[in-house]
This record gives sequence, structure tokens and C-alpha cells, in this order.
Amino acid sequence: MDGLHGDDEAHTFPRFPYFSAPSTPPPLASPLASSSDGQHSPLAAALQQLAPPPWPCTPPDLTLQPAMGDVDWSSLFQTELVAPPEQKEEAVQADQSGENDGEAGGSGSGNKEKAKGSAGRSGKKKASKPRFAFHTRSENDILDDGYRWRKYGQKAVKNSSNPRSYYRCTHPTCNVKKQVQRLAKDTAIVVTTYEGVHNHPCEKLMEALGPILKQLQFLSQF
DNA sequence: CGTGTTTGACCCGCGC
DNA sequence: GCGCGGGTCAAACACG
Repeated sequence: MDGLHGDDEAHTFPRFPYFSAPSTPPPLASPLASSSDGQHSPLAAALQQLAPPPWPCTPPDLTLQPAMGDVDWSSLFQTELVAPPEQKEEAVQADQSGENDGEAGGSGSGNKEKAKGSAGRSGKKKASKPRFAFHTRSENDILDDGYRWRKYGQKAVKNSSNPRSYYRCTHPTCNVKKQVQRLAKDTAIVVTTYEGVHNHPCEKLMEALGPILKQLQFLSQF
């Protein structure tokens, strides 16, 4: 794919997606967010930042580096958002309007929705959930985006010597999935496809911002 | 022991 | 109807 050059602005981001949210992020449902008039308070602004984006919520910043092992961050910055191969239009579309979904599919874990495809199994044509894909030039297949993922499958895909890995967000009520696959042409490039929107804040981000939030909360009293 | 990974089997949609 | 390919399940396994 044309991947690594941003001529199509609708499909690509100049830099790490986190820094350029395409649409206004959904407000975080939190008691702290109820600031009477909902004006632009520092607290509200901070909370805005906590709204879980569909893509990696943690930019490769300094605070998380130690946990990242030997990731070449300079390479990671060569990240571009692309539309998933099969659903280019839909993915971008969902990007614009994508609000709900990500919703925990209700059950989330428990019930084996395995019974009956319930379309849950197909995933082929149905594009009800927003999907975001981007290329990352990295030696690591898995980039730490701040969320916790559990691998639930791996498949060899056609026309590619590299297997595709399937991950699911481990948060109990979150149904976001992601696929990770190396490009057949250029194995240095990892294609990560996110499906759905997290309905919970990023753990690591919360951890990092926790003290700041407390301070803001305190200051907002005056 | 809890959590996450591996891996073969299974299911489903689609094209022929 | 059948085969193929992709996505998911779940038991077994590994690891801290």
C-alpha cells in the first residue's frame, strides 16, 4: 500500500495519531467531569485528555519509555494512520462519526457468543465498529499503547509470509480488538489495526496523570 | 495461582 | 453446494 507517505490526508496522519485527534473525543463519564456549566476549566481540559481514543492513547513519551524495553522510538514516530485494506472508506467514515461502539458488546466476556456467529464471528463484511489501521516501522510487533491486550489468536494469512496476530483488550467491559501483522513487502513495518473504541481510560495514562488530576481537582475549588 | 500465550479446531461469509 | 480464507474459541501450556 501507499502507506508511508502522507499525500492522502483523509487516510493518513502526519505523525503519531495521538497528537492529532481527527474528531472531538467523547467526554469521559466521570464525577469529576460535572463542573456545573461544563466550561473550559483546567480540570475539564485534563479530563478531555483522558477520553480514550481508539488508537494508542499513550504517545511514545518519556514516562513510558522505561517500560518499553528496547523500542526504537525514533522509528516509532514514523507512524501513519491508514485505512484497513478491506474497508478503507468505512474505516475513515467511522472515524468521522464513530462515537458509540467500542461498547462492551454487553456481555464482553462471559457468554460464548461463539454460539451463533451473531456476526461476532464473521467480522468480515460487517463494519459496524470503527477501524483504524496504521503502519509503524519498528522491530517490535507490539507497541505499548498503554492498554493491556490479551492475544487470542494467530493466523497465517494469504499472500503474506507473516502471521497475523489477534488481540483483545483485557478490560472486562471493553471489547476493543486489534490485529497486528508485518507487511509482506517490508517486514520492518508493522500494520496495527484497531477495531472499536475503548470505553475506559488508558491505565497507564491514568496512572501518570493521577497526581496531576488530584492537584487540578484541588485547585478547581478556588 | 493468576495471567497471558500458543495452537489446532471450529465457525461463518463469500466467491465460484 | 463446496471450498477457501479469515476470525474466534478454548484447552494446554508457560511464566512470574
